[in-house]
Amino acid sequence: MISTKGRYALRLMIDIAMYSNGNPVTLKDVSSRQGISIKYLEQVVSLLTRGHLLQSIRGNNGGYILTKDASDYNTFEILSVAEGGIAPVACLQTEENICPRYNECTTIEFWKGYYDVIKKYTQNIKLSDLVDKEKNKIENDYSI
Amino acid sequence: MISTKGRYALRLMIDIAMYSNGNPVTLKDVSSRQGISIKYLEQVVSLLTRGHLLQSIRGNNGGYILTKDASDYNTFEILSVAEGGIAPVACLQTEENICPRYNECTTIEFWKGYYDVIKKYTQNIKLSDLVDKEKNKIENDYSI
DNA sequence: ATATAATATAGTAAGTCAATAGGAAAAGAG
DNA sequence: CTCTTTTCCTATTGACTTACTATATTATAT
Repeated sequence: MISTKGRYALRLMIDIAMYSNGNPVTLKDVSSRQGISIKYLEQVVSLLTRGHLLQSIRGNNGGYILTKDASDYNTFEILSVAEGGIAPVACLQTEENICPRYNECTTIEFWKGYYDVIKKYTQNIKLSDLVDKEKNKIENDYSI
Repeated sequence: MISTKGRYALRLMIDIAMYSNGNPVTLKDVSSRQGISIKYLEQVVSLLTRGHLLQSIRGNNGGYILTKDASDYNTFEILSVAEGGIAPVACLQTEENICPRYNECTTIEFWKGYYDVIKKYTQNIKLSDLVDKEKNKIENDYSI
């Protein structure tokens, strides 16, 4: 189950990608558009800046900007940074498997496959794909 | 992230499928083979009996038996029953989507696709597949 | 009767989740 | 230099979950 950290991180990244145009986007603006408190957004965004997915600009006229093109972010990295990993079981979260039952474990292959399909799906979807979807949605809403 | 409920449920089902031969398997035996306390197994197994994935037989010579052939269980139903659902976001857990933001939500399609790949993967893997893997493992261990 | 084994319910310590709160530090505007 | 804006950092909170353990009850074969 993905927590609000991951879900809000995705919406935050989409929002910044949409409204930035190279200029920093403030949490105040994101907050009013997304209906998420600034205080909680601060915590989510700090995960993303520490993970180098966003760059922060302090002080007046500050805010956050993307560190690369929206098409160069995939949803796997965003969710992994925000959630601290999205592996289905703890033993797959770290690089080497430290489970004491590893050698006798019969389900590890199953869990690896489980993680693989999630990884493949999320790595294939780019931030730009979600932004495009959002833009289409807004266009369609206006056309009614 | 899948909790011990789901992970233990899988191992419990594999264990019963392997050591049953039509006879009830006791939690005492599962406990000693799997290294999980009887008391905790009781709670896991009660989810599975209530979900009709296992049938219980009380009293002396009692225990638990499968309600159908091992090849008729898929890992999606086992995990769903044990975890109370494995959807990545709460709004996809119930049949109809009750989220107040549903109409404006731009990420719902992403999450549906996410759930779909998990569903497809787990529905495709049968309990019998995991049992076969376990049997092969034991054979190979003896051959050394 | 007795031993065995499932069932039900309760308790518990530790941890996580989803926030809120308060204030410090940076930087531009006037 | 001061004010405002905005990020940054840490602490706190209440509700809930997790992973167990404990106690007592019910059912059944021998």
